[in-house]
Amino acid sequence: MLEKSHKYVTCETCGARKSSLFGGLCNTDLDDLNAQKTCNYYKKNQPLFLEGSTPRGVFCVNGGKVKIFTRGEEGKEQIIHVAKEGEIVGFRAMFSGEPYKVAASTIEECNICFIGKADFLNMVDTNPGLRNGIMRELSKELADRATFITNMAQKSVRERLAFSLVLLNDIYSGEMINLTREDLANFVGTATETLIRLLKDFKEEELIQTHARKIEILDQEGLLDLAGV
Amino acid sequence: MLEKSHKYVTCETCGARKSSLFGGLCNTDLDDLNAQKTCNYYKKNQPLFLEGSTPRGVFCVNGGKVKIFTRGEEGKEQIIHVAKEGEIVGFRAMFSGEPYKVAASTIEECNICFIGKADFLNMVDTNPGLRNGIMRELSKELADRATFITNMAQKSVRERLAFSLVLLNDIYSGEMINLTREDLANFVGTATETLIRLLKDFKEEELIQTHARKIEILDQEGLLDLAGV
DNA sequence: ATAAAAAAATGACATTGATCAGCTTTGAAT
DNA sequence: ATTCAAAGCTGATCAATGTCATTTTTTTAT
Repeated sequence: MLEKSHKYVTCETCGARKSSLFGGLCNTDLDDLNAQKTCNYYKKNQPLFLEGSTPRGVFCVNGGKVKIFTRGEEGKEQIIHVAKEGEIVGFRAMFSGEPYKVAASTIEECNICFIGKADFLNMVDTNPGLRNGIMRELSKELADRATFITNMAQKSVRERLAFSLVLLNDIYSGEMINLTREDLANFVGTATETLIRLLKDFKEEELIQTHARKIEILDQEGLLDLAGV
Repeated sequence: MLEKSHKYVTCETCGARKSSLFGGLCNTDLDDLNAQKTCNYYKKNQPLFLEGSTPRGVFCVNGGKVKIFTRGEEGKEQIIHVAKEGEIVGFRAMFSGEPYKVAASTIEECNICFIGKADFLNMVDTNPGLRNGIMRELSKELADRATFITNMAQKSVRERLAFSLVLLNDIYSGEMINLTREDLANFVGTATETLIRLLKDFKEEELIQTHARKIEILDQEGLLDLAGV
């Protein structure tokens, strides 16, 4: 569990960093990073940045979960990704030279570090390893989104929910999935009511179990099977 | 119109290149590029690469259109993008170190140049301008795909078709849209029958006009309006 | 601990869009 | 020019899913 207050994190000992894009930094770069960053505590449902705003830097999630989403016509959110500790959020817009096309908001209490745009870009520019990591990451995500689009276009809500639950189970690694029904619906791309009905079905089929809001996966194989993956 | 035979193109004078990622190369780089590339003529419906195969280089579209797609469970294609002259296809997988997650195929006669992976990566490595262009491109596409996902999840087929027609009209700049109904359905993400019915509606509403397969946009404003953009 | 607000759940109903089957037109190959 | 296959089109049907209205449960704030 996350400490309830602002917590200063040192990059050198930061567990989240090791598995992140910053995992391979040398000691001098690490010192720079540590000097440049600021640490912040976020409450639940606080925005990191809004759609249309100007990117000013990147956010390193040290603890907690962050949703990345766009808004459709009537303001309905479509959640594109749920970022967990070790992920860097907002770096895509560093390179496009355009305002954010997506928004990011915490969905639980979070500790998140911030690195200003100039510092970040300078680091990328002078560090081929980091740069390659970023290019690899961008490419992979592009491929993932192609699959995401295909799933949206061709799979039923039922199949998408099954698949989403497996994805989220991985993101929540060990912990139970803890999203509002609305957020989950906005991730799957369906109406909240439909989502709730399907969760009920899944419960009856003993694929999942719910503990109030929290969702426990009972049969990952069964879900994957159902998702048709 | 495209010449019906293999045509050797010189990078220096290639019109498609100027507007491409290779648009800003200096003369020596241009000479290298020219020496490294091969030119090829493709007939309609020839694959450039298949899902799951190993990336060996990048393809510069000099003339003609190329579809980029994935396949869903039952083999149904989902077209992610239609590339036109000046676009470089397949460079995303150069950085991911993974097999292609998408496939590419010509949808009309094409002239396409090929640059091997090592040459391409070397050029990217030694040319910051090119590299930045690529990172910008990757980031932009990532943002575009977030919007694509949101459209898929939240818009009706009718709205998506209207939007797709406007997009394609831009890609076919001036010419009429020339896709099979099946390809168009696979771009919009719907069944071919549904697509045909909607095209009929649009004709009756005088938004478009068809000339056998070809689609002419009569009222772009009306389509955008309908798409709710 | 309690009250108020937010989220979750359920029911009834309307609509979209997929599927299947069959027919027509177009275009490519001989 | 003729034939055959592929593409385009139409009709009928029905399941999946969205919408709206209402009730119950959970969460949050005091």
